[in-house]
Amino acid sequence: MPFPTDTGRFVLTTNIVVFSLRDGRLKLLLVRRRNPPFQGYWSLPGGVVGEDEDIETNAMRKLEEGTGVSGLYLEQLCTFGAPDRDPRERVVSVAYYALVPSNRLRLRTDIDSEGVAWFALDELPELAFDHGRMVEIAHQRLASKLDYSTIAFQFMPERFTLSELQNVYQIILNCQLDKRNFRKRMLAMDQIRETPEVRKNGSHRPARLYRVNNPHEVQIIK
Amino acid sequence: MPFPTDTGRFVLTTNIVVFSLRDGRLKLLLVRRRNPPFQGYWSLPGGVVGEDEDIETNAMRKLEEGTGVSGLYLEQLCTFGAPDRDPRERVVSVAYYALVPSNRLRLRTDIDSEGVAWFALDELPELAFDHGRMVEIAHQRLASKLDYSTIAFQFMPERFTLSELQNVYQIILNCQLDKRNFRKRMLAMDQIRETPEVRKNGSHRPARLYRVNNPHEVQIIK
DNA sequence: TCTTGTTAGTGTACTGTATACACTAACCGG
DNA sequence: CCGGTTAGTGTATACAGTACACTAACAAGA
Repeated sequence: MPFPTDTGRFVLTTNIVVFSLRDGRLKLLLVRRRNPPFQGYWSLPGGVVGEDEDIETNAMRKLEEGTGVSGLYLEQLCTFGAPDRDPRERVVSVAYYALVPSNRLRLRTDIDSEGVAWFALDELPELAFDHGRMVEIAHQRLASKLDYSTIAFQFMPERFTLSELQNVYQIILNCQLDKRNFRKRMLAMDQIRETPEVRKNGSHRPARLYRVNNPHEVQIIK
Repeated sequence: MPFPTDTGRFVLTTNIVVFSLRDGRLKLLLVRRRNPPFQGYWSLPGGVVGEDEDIETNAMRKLEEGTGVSGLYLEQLCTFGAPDRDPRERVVSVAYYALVPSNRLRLRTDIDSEGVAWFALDELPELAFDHGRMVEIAHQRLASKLDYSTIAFQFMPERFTLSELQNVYQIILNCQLDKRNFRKRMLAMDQIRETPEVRKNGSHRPARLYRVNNPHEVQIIK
């Protein structure tokens, strides 16, 4: 029992907007294109979905290949399929976004020799295809999820200080937050717990370390 | 310059979760399948995306064919592409949801002769493919958008009473709301305006009619 | 050891938004 | 003109968000 139509079979790809915090800035993982179209342009990591491969599995695989890290937070964003988005042939791309905790970053420097690099979100080069639009949507989604979910914890290492956490919020939202109100809010969520440890980090008072209750779940709060 | 891979070209379809309010209930437009697989099952309207057709254009076209109405609110939900979701071959479906104002409904009765029907959301039959899951996600999205956007107005005719609007909220959220607080909230949004008209509707006090300021935009509030 | 510099950590008053709640107004029909 | 029915209104309270300034703990250097 074949499918009733014989037209309209398309190449399906994934693209992933990979966020991380480096050097106190929100950065994205980009890949330099080696071939046309858009040869030499930077683009989002991703790849062609295999014949028997689940779409999200493909995205997760490409994410792991790009970052060298597994178990990252990954969420579907939306699907782009304008007929002319790839000049070669019809290609439909399912966009995802992912978050990498800073302590799991592999590349020591922003740019490696293989044409993979981290770019600050506010200093992106012009991207291939419609990837610029994907980035916009991903950033919007990320910023609004800060407000009503525990997604920010996906950027944190196992133990972290409240100042570090506040920094994550400030960088993503691109604004300053009040320290006391921030701490009150975080503790009121009842999603992180004090540990007995502190971190000494220079010639000043050491900071209490906290950990996330459910590090692998992103919960909707409010 | 051909695409570098020659495997993995898939059929692309859209499916639309079409919501409307009929008989004081939240209902969905379903289509009975005439052919295998899932022959005789009810399923979401939708269709195969044509070679040169934009995905959203396809969804809009199928929506108009299904409802007989144009200019409806349509929003992409997410994309389903499990390798085995269609037993015939690999089919990837982009799910959308849409809202139909009650006054623009065409079918006079819930069921017509052509195998198209409106079903109450809480009395759905078992659906074909993964369409049941699409409905769940769509309903969740709709309910949460009530809170932070003006999406509810997409269900309203040009002129409506505040009681009618409150009913829409109550049906979708499946709970009772306080009349005074509801009216206060709606008016505070500054998205609807009083008209000079009232509607007499039985042997009781007539109700003031309101209209939406920007009927064709769904705005994010808060 | 004392002073200085730096980050960590804390509480309270105020403002605005969400909630709970009960009566009057207007119309129709009998 | 009385009864039934839906439309329409205000106030008091609780809660969450915001603004805001000082003390605590450590290290380094004098």
